[in-house]
Amino acid sequence: MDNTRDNMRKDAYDQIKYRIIHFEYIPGQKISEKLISTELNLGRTPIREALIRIEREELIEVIPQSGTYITRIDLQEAEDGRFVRESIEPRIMLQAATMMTPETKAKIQDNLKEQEKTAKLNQPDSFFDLDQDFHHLFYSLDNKDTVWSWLQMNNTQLNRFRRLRLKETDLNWQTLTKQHRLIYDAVINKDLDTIDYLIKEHLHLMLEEKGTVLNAYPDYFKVNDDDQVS
Amino acid sequence: MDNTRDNMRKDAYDQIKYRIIHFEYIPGQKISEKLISTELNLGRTPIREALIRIEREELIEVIPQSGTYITRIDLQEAEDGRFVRESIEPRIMLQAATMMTPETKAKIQDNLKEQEKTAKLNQPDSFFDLDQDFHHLFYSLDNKDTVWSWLQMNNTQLNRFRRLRLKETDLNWQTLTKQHRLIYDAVINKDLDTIDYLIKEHLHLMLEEKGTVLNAYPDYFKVNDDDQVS
DNA sequence: AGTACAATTCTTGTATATTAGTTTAAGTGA
DNA sequence: TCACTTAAACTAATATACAAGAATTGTACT
Repeated sequence: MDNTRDNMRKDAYDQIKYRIIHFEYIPGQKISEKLISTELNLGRTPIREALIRIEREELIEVIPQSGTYITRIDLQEAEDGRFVRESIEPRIMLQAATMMTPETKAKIQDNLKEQEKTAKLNQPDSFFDLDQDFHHLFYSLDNKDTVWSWLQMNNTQLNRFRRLRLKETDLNWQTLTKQHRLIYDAVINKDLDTIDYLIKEHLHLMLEEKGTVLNAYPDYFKVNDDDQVS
Repeated sequence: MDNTRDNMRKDAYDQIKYRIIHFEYIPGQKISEKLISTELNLGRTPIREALIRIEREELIEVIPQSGTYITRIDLQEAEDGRFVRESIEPRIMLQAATMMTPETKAKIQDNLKEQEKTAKLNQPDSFFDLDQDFHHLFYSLDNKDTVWSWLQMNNTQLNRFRRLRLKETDLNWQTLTKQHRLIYDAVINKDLDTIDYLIKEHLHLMLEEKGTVLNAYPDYFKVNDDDQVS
């Protein structure tokens, strides 16, 4: 599935991306190939080639002869990402309703239980992963894993925002798990109108609470011309 | 817009991609970094880094220590690409209908005339580009250029198929231009139901005539388990 | 004290050499 | 003739060296 191949390059790619996504490298921060190369104890070439991939996901920006920088989160792109996902996922869910199998049912139910457990334990990153898994399962059911991976590629900005929000506002988790369960029930009952409504509502929620997150991490975000004209 | 940067790497990227898209390098063919490096009179490093980008678009596949190969067209991925585009573009067009400006009108009308001209002159690549431009204009109108570029990234398989088809079946061009004009008229008239219908029909046509194209270029395509169980 | 300039340092871009794995084919034995 | 082994040739993977530009810092001059 992943086109990053053999060992060292993939290692570098995974590690660097992990650090960006989990905000160990923070938006705006300057990193350098040599820095990482010593930090990861690798030559500069695999680092460089990993960075090319990551650049394409718009998680870093490399300015020649100057430096490599972690990009700030672009809320405009996050909106576009949501738009795309809102266009696709309702169709995915409607189709999934007609294809549900016992195995998938079991997986989803396990996932839902895990979500509730994790929500109580206050582990934002685990919760994020479970949330992702939940949605992904329906794509798999439709044999649309390719589409899912495309979405992930394009939704880096949106996903960074979501991770940040989970860190900040933990009360939100209850709402999300509850919605997930309602969606699952609607799919089981093949209640098409309800599925469509719930999914749209649910996905729309992804970009809620912008204000809270923006206040908590103001310099993690790119300044767009429209927002914040004080 | 493009994240390919400075001169040499971008040169390499553009040239290699051009040759793949226009089938100068044909699907299945083995290429090698050294070969291209001498062919383009460049060092191996920029080539290599360009190839990493192209690999991500699934136009080539690199097998470590063995070789780099032009991928065959994956019709399953093409279908998924169409699915995504069918999900998005109707919404784009509906929104565009409410935002039409005189300048965009002029551009589209120019484009339509060019299409008709090019269709007569039998220039498949030019026609493909005009077709692309036509659709892109509506995305721009909605400030959704980002979405358009995502789609292009994911639709390489579909686009290669479309280019091939234009080479093969030239009678199709009349149908396409006619549909484009109908779509434009519907947008101008803000006839939402018609827009929705026409766009879905039009996009669905993208993968028509699989048989003809497959017969003409059988070994350009990946063998998927479902097709051709003779 | 402030500004302009120059040199040093740091960064990525590119080329080349080395390494390691894969493939191919030749060669050897039965 | 065939199966197996082995070596040679080719490929991408990685490391390293060098070049060119950007940024910073220090210094001299106003």
